[in-house]
Amino acid sequence: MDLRTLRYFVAVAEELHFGRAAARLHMTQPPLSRAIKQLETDLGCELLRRSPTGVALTPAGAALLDEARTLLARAEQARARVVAAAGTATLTIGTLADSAELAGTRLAAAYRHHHPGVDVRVREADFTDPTAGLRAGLVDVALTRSPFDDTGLVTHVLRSDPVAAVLRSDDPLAGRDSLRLQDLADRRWFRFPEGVDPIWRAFWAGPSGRDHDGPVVRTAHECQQAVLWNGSVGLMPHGHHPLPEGLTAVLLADMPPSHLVVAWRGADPGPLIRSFIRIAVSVHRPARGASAEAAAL
Amino acid sequence: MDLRTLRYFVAVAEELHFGRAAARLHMTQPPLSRAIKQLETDLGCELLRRSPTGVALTPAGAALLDEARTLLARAEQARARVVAAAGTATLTIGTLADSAELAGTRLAAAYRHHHPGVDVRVREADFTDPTAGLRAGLVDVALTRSPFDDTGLVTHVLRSDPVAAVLRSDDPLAGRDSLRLQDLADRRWFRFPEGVDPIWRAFWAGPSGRDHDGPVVRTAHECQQAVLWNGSVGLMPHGHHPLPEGLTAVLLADMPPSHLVVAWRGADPGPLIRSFIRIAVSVHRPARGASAEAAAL
DNA sequence: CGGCAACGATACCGGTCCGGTATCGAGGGC
DNA sequence: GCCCTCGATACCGGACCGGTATCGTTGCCG
Repeated sequence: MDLRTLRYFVAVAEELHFGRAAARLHMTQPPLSRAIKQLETDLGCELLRRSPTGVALTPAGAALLDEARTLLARAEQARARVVAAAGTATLTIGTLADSAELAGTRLAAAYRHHHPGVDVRVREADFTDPTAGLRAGLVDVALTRSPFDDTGLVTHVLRSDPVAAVLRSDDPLAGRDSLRLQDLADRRWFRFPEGVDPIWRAFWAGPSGRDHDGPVVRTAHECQQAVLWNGSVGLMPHGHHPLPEGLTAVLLADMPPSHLVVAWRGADPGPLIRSFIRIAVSVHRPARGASAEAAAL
Repeated sequence: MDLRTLRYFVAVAEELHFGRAAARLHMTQPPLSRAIKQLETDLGCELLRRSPTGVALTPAGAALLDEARTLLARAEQARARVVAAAGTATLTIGTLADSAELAGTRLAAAYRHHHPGVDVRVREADFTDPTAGLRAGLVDVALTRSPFDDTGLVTHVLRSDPVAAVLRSDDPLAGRDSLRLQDLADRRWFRFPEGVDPIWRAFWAGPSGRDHDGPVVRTAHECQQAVLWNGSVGLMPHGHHPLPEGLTAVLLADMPPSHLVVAWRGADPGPLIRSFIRIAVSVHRPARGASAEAAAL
C-alpha cells in the first residue's frame, strides 16, 4: 500500500470509471486496472464492485476513499513541514542564449511547483561566459550550449540540435533547404568579444583562420540584429525558436549538432541541484539519449 | 515520497547507522543508501549529515522522522479500518498430508500477520480427496500434492520433491543411497480406500497391476504406521519431513517428483485467495519455478 | 435478434527501478 | 603505517510499471 496506489484508487473511486480516472492520472486504463486489483489483493478485500453498467464502491472501498484522502493530505503536509524545517534555500540557475527560454518557462515552473519553498533565481549570461556563471561560482547550475571548456564540470545533454545559418529572408540563399559553410565563405561574420572561451568561439564564430570584421555580438538577440542590419551571417540551433520577421533559418549540413546541456560543478551537487537536474531531464523527455551522470543523479 | 522509502528513512534515522538499519529492514546497505539519497533529491534538502564518525540528523531530517512516524502509523490505522469495514472474512485452507505442516506454521502465520482480521481456518483432508475439499467446495484454497485430477482447478507449484520409499531402519535396503521400484516389487504395498482419485492412486500406490493386500491407509501417519507394524512399503516426498524413530527414507531413483501445489477454483479467486496465493509463493521462495497463473495472481 | 458500442480485463513488450554482490575511498584506532 | 569500519559507487539480473493491442461481456438500438 503505497501513496501512488492510493492516489490511483482515489481517482477511480471519485470518477467511478476506470477510463476517466486513467485520463485524470495521465495514464492508460490497463495499468490502472491492474494497480487497483493489486491493491485489493494486498488489502485482502474487494474495494470496487465492477458491473457492466458501472463501478460502485464496496463498504471497504468507501472507507478506503476516506482514509486515503486524509492520508494523502497528511503526506503533503509532512512534505511541506520538512522542507520548511530545512530553512530557506536558494537555487541560482545560469542560462545562456536560447536556454533562457527553456529555463524561464517549463523548467522553472516545474521546479517551483516541485519545491515551493525554494527561492529560484535565474541569471542570464552572454556569450562571454558559456558556462553562464557556473565556473565563476555565480550560479549553482547552468543551462547552456556546447561546446565549451568543461574541465571540472559535469554536463548532461538535454537535447541535440542541428545548427542553422540565419539569413535575411530576402537573401538569395534563404530559399535553400540546406547550406554548407562554404556557401557562406564570402560573407561577413560577426565577432565575439575578447576573452570568449576559445572552444566556443571555434564552433560558433564561423570558419576559423579568416579575418572577421563583422559586428561584435554578446547575445543571440544581438546576433540576429547583426544579420538584419549589417548583413552578417548568424548561426543558431535549428528548430526550436521562432525567428523575428525578416529572418530565415537554413540548415547547415556540414556542422556537427550543438547540445543543449545542463551543467554543474562536480563532486556532490547537493539535493537541490540534483533535483533540478532530474527535473530538467524529465521535462526534456524527447531527448532520450540518457547518459551516465544523470542516471546517478 | 512513498511509504516504503519513509520506512527506510525511519530505520536509518533511528539507528543512525546505514548498516544496522539495512539489517533491520532485511536488506543490504547499498540500495538503502541510494534510496535515502533519492529521498533527499525528491525533497530537495539534506536529511542526514554523513560524517566519518557517524550519521546525524539535520533539522529537516528530524522533522521528517517525526512526520514519517505519524504518517506510517496513520497508514496502518487506515489499513485496519478498511479491512474492518469489509466485514469479517473467512478463508478456509484445505491441506493434505505433509502440506498440513506448511500451512500450520509459516504460511498461516504469515497470512494471519498480513490479514489480522481474517478468520483463517484449516481443514486437514485424507487421501480420499487429494483436492483437500477444494472441488467439494469445503475449502477456498488447497495446499496439496500432485498428481490429481485438476480439471476446473488452477494449480501453482510451490516446490518439487523427489519421492522416497519409507522402510524400517532394520530393513536390508535401508542403508542404500537410492532404490528403484523393482527393488520393492516383492514387498507388501499399502492400499488406498475405495473412491480415491485414480490419478493419485496410480502415482502413490506403487506398481499398478499388482494385487495389493497391505493395510488400507488414509493419512501419511497411517502410512508410516503401516510400515512400522505391517512391513508394508510406504512412499513419501523426500527431504522435508522428520521421520519417526525406527523409519528410514530412501530415495526412489525411478519415480518422477511430486509437486507441492497451491490450488484454487478458476474464474477469479477473489482478493483473499489471491493474497493467500501470493503469500504462499513468496514464503516458498526456494521454488523459483514461477508459472503464469501466479504471476497474474 | 444481430450488429455495435462501451468498458473493464488480459496478453505481451520494452524501459526503468529495485535489491543484490563486489569494490572503492575516506577516516580513526592500534 | 596498517588495518578496519562504514558509507558510496559500479554493475547486473529480475521484477515492476506503463504502454499498445486485443478480448469478453453487457447493454443498446436499428
